[in-house]
Amino acid sequence: MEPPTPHKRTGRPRSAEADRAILGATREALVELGWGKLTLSDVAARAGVAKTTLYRRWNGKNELVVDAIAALFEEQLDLPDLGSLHADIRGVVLRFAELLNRPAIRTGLMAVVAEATHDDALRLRIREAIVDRQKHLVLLGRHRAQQRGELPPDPPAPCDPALATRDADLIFDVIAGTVVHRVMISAAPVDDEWADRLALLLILGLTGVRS
Amino acid sequence: MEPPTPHKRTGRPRSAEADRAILGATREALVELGWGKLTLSDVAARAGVAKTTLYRRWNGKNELVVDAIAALFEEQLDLPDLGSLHADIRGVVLRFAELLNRPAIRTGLMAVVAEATHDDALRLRIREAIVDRQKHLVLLGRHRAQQRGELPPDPPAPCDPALATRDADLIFDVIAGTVVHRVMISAAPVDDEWADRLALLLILGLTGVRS
Amino acid sequence: MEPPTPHKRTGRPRSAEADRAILGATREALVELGWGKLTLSDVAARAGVAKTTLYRRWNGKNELVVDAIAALFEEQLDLPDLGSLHADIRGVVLRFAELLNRPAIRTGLMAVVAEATHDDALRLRIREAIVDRQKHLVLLGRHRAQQRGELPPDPPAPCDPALATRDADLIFDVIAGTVVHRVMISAAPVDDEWADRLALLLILGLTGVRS
Amino acid sequence: MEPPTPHKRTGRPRSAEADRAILGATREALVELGWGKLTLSDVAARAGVAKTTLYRRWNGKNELVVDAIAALFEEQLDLPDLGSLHADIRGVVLRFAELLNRPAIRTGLMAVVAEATHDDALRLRIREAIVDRQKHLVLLGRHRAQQRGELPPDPPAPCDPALATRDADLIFDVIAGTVVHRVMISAAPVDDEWADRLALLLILGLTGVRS
DNA sequence: CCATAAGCGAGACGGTACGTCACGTCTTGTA
DNA sequence: TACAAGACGTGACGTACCGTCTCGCTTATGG
Repeated sequence: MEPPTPHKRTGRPRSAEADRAILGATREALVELGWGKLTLSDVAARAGVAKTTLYRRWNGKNELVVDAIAALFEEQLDLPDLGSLHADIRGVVLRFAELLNRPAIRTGLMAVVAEATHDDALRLRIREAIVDRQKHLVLLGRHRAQQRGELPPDPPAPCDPALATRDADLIFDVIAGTVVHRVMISAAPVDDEWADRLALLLILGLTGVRS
Repeated sequence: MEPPTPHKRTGRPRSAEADRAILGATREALVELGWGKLTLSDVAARAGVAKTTLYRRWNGKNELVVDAIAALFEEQLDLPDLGSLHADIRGVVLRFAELLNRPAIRTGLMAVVAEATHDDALRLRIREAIVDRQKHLVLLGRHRAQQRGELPPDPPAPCDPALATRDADLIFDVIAGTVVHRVMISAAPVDDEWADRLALLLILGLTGVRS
Repeated sequence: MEPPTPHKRTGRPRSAEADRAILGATREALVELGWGKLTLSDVAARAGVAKTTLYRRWNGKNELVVDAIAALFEEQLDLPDLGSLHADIRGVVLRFAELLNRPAIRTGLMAVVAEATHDDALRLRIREAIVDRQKHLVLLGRHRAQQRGELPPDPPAPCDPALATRDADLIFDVIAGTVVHRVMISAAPVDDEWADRLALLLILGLTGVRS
Repeated sequence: MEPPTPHKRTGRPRSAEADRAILGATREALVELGWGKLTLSDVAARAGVAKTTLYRRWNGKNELVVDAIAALFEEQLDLPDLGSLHADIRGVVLRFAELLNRPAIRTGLMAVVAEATHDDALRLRIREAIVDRQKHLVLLGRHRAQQRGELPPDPPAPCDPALATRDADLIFDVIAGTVVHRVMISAAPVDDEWADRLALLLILGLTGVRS
């Protein structure tokens, strides 16, 4: 994202240690205090770093927190083939819910999303750094299901290529949105039973015919 | 809503006018400034009210904004009978998306949800004041569909009554969560076409049989 | 001072009980909190009275406190004849110091004096209600001393009558001022020994010749 | 005055300029508004300084005003040798009265003294910052008078050293207390004639023998 | 004997200042 | 040049009292 530091070679180099400590301290503080109470002075103190060091690297709370949260999503969500479309959906639902239940992610993610409602650049950054990375899971799952014969193959060629991802987008919104709503708003557990029901609803929705 | 009112009938009563003015000013300020820049002093000034009056009624920004937004949802609850389950779902999806696209609601709602990730009392307040009030729409829609014969009647009696609302909860999470995700995260439009596809997926998911 | 209530005879009469309770509560609060922390709401609460009742009778903190303090000085200081000028001075010094060591008087008196530095009407009121009432003690003491032969008789007549009290004023300033300074500023005890020394200094100052 | 200074030498040092500006603004505001209307916000604005800077250095109105007034006394301590004990006393009395007639000092000093009646720390601060600094004038005057032969030399050695200052304390209480009482309470002028009479009384009191 | 008129308790109201907090910038000295 | 420390100007915070204003009730007289 950043041209790798267009940085003069003169003077004392920036401490790489500091970056790590700051991002870690930010996540820690975010979990304990939440976005609203999070203080850059406090982050600096936790990181054993001066406030100036912090402002030298980031322009403010927003940028710092987005970077701190993005790092949590670095680990790719690669789900194993569980043998059936139902099991694959169930798996991704449970995996995602588990992520959302980690306090750092829960708080940090919602905070930046909230901030993004009036900051388009931030929203773009979130989608690129966090959301879009998960979307391939939907495509992977569909591909596997088509190979297994659980879903019909894609329609031939003529279609709009944008239309090809149209369904994937809807499904992604449904899965991600539903899980987020369940966890964040309804504050209800995402257990095996619930994941089963959601998976069933989705598969029927995609493949069913009117009874 | 507050039936006990353990409030003596003594002293000068609180001005109902003030409540209206404050909530209105809050929404207005929320649109113009966004959550982060919203100031209780500013709200008070807009409402022509003293800051103290504001603190006498709410405990802070969070609660005030929740109530201000809740009032917006309250106005817009009822959906007319559109003649079919598909049309009803489509209608509620479009209606909900339209609400979420109002800047005041978009910003304010996400901000309080974000705060609620580490404040259970606030989450409860949000659910009571906003979310749960929408849930009856799901029940209403199901009832209508059953009357029309589009959905089977509820299973007899013996079932767990909690189980009776279990499905409604799932459907609510799916509709609300998907629309929110579409609008807030994917930042894609909720138009007639998309609403059609979501409604179709839901109806098939609820009534379909494996093809 | 007040034309005895130019008050219509209609309506419910004011509670005399309330007046007493308020003045008492004021003194009590003054001792505990001091002028700066004393609040009219608090006084009202202590007196078991509504704030409005209080404002109906006084125009503000100043007037209330002055009245409350003035009441403390109602009791005339009448010192017995102790047999010698030295003993009389000693007696008045000790008596005055004892008054100043009562917390209510110490705090209240200084508070109104401080307020009076920029309120001439208040200063006048203080002098009339409090200070001038003590001044007769000086005249009394001088008269007794002259009778005993400890002091020469007043010069005949011709002198300016204002000049007659001139010395008394100085002596009063010396006694009162010195004791106040000792107690309030130096925060040192006024004991028999100190009172002796002050009395000696005064008597020498008034009667001595250069050694 | 603050010899230990347990203050690290690190960080940006406090602006000495600010101190001067604040104390000056305090005195200015004190004259214009009086103690009661004096606002720390206002002082900060006059000094061109942030409110926080002010609170970083003082704990409140009281301490600030004490220091502001103390600075006024500091400027004006030294009294020239006027050639005789009588003239020296007269000089110090007139000088002190002149100070007390400046509105800033008159109002501010009495206000903090009043507060000090229920705040021992404040009383101590007043004594250290203001009162004790004047006391050396008494010692200086006595020393000069002894050199001139107007007063007998100090008694040899054996006496209690505390006793050495005992007389000085009494004299100081008499001079300061009497002048304060004359100015503040009696509200009468301190002119040459009055100062003469007070000086005479004191000298006789110290040196006279019974006539 | 009840109507008029004030007093009274409670407490909400518009203000003003408070003292605190975090922000993001700056100025030191040291590495 | 980076860095730790910490003072700085700014501006919102939430609180506390001010003095005023409704309320509904009580207590006196006077028509």
